Amino acid sequence: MADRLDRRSDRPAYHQIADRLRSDISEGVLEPGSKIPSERSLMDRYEAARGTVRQALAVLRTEGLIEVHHGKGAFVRDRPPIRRLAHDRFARRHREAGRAAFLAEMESEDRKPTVEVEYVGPDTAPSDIAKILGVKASAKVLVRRRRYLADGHPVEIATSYLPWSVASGTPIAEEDTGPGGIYARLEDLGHTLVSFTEEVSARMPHPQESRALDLPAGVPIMRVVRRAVGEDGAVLEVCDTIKAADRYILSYKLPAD
Amino acid sequence: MADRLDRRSDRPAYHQIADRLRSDISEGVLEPGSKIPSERSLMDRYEAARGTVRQALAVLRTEGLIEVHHGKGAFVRDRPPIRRLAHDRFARRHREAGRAAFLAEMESEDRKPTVEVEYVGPDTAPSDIAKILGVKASAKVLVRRRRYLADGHPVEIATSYLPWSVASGTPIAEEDTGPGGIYARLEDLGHTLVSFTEEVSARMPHPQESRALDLPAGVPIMRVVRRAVGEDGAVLEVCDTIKAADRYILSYKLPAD
DNA sequence: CAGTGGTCTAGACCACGAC
DNA sequence: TCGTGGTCTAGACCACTGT
Repeated sequence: MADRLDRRSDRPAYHQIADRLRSDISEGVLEPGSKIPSERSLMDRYEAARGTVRQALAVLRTEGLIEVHHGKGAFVRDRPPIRRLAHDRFARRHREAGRAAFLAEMESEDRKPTVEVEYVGPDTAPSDIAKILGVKASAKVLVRRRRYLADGHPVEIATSYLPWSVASGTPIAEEDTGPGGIYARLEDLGHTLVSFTEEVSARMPHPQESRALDLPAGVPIMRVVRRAVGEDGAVLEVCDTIKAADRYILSYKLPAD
Repeated sequence: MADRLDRRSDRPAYHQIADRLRSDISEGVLEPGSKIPSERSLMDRYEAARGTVRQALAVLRTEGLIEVHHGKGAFVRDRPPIRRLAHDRFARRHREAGRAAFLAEMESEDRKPTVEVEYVGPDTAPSDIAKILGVKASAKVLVRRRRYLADGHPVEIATSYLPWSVASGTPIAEEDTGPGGIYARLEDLGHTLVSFTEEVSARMPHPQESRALDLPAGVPIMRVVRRAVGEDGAVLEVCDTIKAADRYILSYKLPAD
């Protein structure tokens, strides 16, 4: 092997190695799922120390291009098929058909949905959420924490917050809220849902989120904070969701006037 | 300094160091903008080799918690004030007031907007975009590439694609499209805009995007692909935008029925 | 077992920024 | 100049995966 680097270049050796591997990936020389040469063989090929080779691989990891498995090797990441959320996923007709948004989505994608309910009960809301709900930061609210999985793999964690006065003693405070989910129950209780607002942001996951979603390095998360608004403008629920960004495309429709 | 690590722990030394710094940051012991101890002093404090300390700092960098400047040191990242995009930012009334969406946003945020037009002219569209536009992948389309800056700092790069038949010979093919932007011009030309659809995803930036947006390590991008839909359902424009994720919260309103 | 990546060390020289 | 981070080397031992 004599794939020499330009050692006089301003571009560091590790970047040059990363560049070559990256272009091999983007040009399909290294196909998705295929194994990247081992660190030792890259050391030989580029006449570099192991630290330098590992630095190059670290670049590709944080870019989300490769996935490394201890004892096996490094592999070109195989982007999974992406799912789309229709902008009408909270339309009343879906609730009337008895399908909560997530289950309806998964069904249309032919995937096996799992919902793990982690906690349902009283708690306080983070201050920013409390503000949106229109309650004091110290106020008791109903909290519903859950984790959603597709085909057994976690894709989203979600926490809902509802005013205690709204949810207490209702099916919403039960583990299983029944067909159509909590939005269907809110309407059963006489709260007409007028609209939803979603705020979308993205960032790198916190370590805890990374664990809960089983995220490989280099995959950011999308945070969606949704508020469900009733007839008088009151916020009936705030739902704070963290989604694995490599699993989701969010779709929205905006009016022109 | 005798802040010893637990060397017998399963948790690697570099993770333990990262953990301590991270909790110092989240608990406010290290405030936003403040300097983190130098690598050499961390070596002394934790009795570790420099490589180990640098590994710890690399973790915090990819998490987006710190920003490192050569010759100066590492600093706790100071999250800039975030901007909100109202869900009605493409409403006709804004165009009629002569304000393109970005300029209106910046004005309401009291920031100085800059638009760099990088290319306006004929080109072909990427195959996925061509499909949305309803043209052949080899078809000539009008491409408008530009970069948006807030207070002199880049926040977004955007590329618009319009069918050549729609844009050719119109003000849309000029560098400066005039008040209200290309959507105002489309309506001038008799194309009524009925709605917009946006698809939002997030990922780590490509190296080229990282340069164009001057992104520090550990900041993902949000990709928004917008289509402008006319009266007959035809897609009049597709706009592919890459936003620095630490600068944006996107706000959307969804109907309940 | 051999081969893989994970972690750590001790040292070297370079490039940048502030004084 | 001096202190900072950036890069690189050569080697060591450990932990995981497969045969």
